[in-house]
Amino acid sequence: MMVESASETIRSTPSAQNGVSSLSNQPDGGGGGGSGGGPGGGSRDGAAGAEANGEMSPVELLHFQQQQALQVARQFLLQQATGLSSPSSNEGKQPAVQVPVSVAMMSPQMITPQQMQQILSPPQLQALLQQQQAIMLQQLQEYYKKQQEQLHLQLLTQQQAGKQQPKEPLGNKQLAFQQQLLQMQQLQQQHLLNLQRQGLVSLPPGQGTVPLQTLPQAVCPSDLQQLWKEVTAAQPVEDSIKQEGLDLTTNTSNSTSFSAAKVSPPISHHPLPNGQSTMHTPRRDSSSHEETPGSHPLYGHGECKWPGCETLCEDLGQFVKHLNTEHALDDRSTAQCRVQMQVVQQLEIQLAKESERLQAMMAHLHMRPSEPKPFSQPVSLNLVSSATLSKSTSDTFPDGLPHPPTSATAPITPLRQGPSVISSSTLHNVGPIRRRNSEKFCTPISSELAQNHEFYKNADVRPPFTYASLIRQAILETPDRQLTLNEIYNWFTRMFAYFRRNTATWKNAVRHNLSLHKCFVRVENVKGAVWTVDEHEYQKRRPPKMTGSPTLVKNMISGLGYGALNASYQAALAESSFPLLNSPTMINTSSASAMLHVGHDDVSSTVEQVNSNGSNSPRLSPQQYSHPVHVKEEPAEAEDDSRPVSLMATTNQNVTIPDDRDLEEELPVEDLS
DNA sequence: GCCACAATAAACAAAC
DNA sequence: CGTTTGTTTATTGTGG
Repeated sequence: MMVESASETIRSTPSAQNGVSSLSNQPDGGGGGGSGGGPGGGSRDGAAGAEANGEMSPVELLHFQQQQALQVARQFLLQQATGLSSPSSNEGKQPAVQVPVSVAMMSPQMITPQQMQQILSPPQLQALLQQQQAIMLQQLQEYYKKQQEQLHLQLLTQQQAGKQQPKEPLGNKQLAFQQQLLQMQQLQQQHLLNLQRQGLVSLPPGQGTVPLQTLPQAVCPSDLQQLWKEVTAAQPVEDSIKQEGLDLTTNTSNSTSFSAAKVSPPISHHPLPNGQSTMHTPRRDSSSHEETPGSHPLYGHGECKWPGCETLCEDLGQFVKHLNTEHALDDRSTAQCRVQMQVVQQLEIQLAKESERLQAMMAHLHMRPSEPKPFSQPVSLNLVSSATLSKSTSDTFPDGLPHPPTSATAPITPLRQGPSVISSSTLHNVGPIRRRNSEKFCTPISSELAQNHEFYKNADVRPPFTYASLIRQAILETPDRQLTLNEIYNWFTRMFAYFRRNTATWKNAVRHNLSLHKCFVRVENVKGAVWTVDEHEYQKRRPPKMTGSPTLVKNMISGLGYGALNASYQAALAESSFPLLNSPTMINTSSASAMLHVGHDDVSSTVEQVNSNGSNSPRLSPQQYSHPVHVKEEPAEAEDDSRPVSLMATTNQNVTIPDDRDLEEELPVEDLS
């Protein structure tokens, strides 16, 4: 039988922990906070607070923009949901993005990016993002066209109405307008920055940090305030707008490229490919509504979609009335239009940028060096690789180096220049976030890991698993299903880029988990002790999480029952210090049922097999897991391990470099960089 | 608000 | 003596 340490029996649930020693802990908190804990939490708050430091006007403006952006996203989804999306351009760009429809349709109103990350596997996320971008791009173009048309008409009529007004010298106005436009651009960038920070678009550390650092400085609160004043109140601006209106009418798409050209050079898709049908349907907008039967782009789900409005209207007629009264042709509406235009523009620009960046990221992370189509085949990581990898290295942990993690430079992240950079770019997973990455949302760890092995290995993303499940996985991946603590450490650092930092923290956590959970059994060995998994205990431990609780499943599904597209967008917006994103938009709960299988997958697979090391791991029945483990006698320790010579050779199937590499962070990386 | 759970932090001891 | 390993306790955040 298993040799258990004495503590095993002593383990008692401290159900009655009375807070006697609350005072005694104070020094601890103080010390810890002062020294170590700073970077993570602090930076996170800082990121959030940075946007919020403005006064009312900027905040309102941002708020406003956010609404608008949300509007756009919402419309995308609507059209997607109703199948109105014109696929043509989309097809051309993204042949087959393998995102499950159920996922794409979902839009959890509350889901945070982190949750998204937990719910969706990295490939899904990536594919989703890509799909989203494609859709956004297309829709943006349409939407933008429409907006321009509207604006055009509005301005035309307005000009006629305001003819009696004395014409101002054109030069000044033009100049003012240009300035305003620039300001707006900056503002938009700020806004989009939030998206970036959010993690909606996860940035590769290196490239991504640049805009993060430069952009925020571009817009100061005073600018925002002034801009807001101009936009809202602006009598003086009105004329300039009108002037600009002329410009806009003459060359609609020009204005797009106008700012676009400045902001993002390499956009190839701007020319608005082929006129979509919707673009040319003359929308007589607010002045004359011979709308397309039964629908109006500004009207949806019983409410006015005018930016910042959301007035409820029972039917289209009422809405039209509302539109004519509330959003008539005045300077305010015009200004709003302009803002919206800018929003769309910037989104488009940003989209292009991010798309490009994403491509680069994917190419980099997944080592499809010259393969420019990273998405059609998300992350197909063959299990063979992980199998061989784990087998080859787990026993013999290869580091001659004392502690790979301490050096902590994730190989793929060249950033690492300073903590500030990291915190801003890897915001979603940085620092001591008390994140309960339970297995609730996750597919079985083994399969998830097998699939996203590369992802976690390279991306500095916190794996969505509990420490316990990770430890278990590490142990079970080995042929002998036993690991020393150090080997467990190594597994962590090998498998997850995330665990190459903050070593003290997570190692402590690992030890803590090993000790705490009954499912981890310490087995004395000649040379020390190894840890094994008592699968029975582990399974016993699991039910409260997911297995036995249908409510959990239900909740998860309900949480997922909304378009993920919109969801990520909303979530991103929401967490970029924007409130108000909770509008439960369109919901097709039917899609949730499709998602059910995901949760069910997890549920049904509580007995996850160690499929990753299929090489020589006989699939054991749960009972077998709890069998006495024969302690391996051969030296498993670090110092004298004879590393398998064929370490490289075993991974012939896979393109990926053996994990060995991860550990030798200090060593010169030949092919990288 | 309570409870359960997980993460985090830290103190501490024994072993190496 | 310093580090590693292991145990334990406390605190905190999250979600049911």
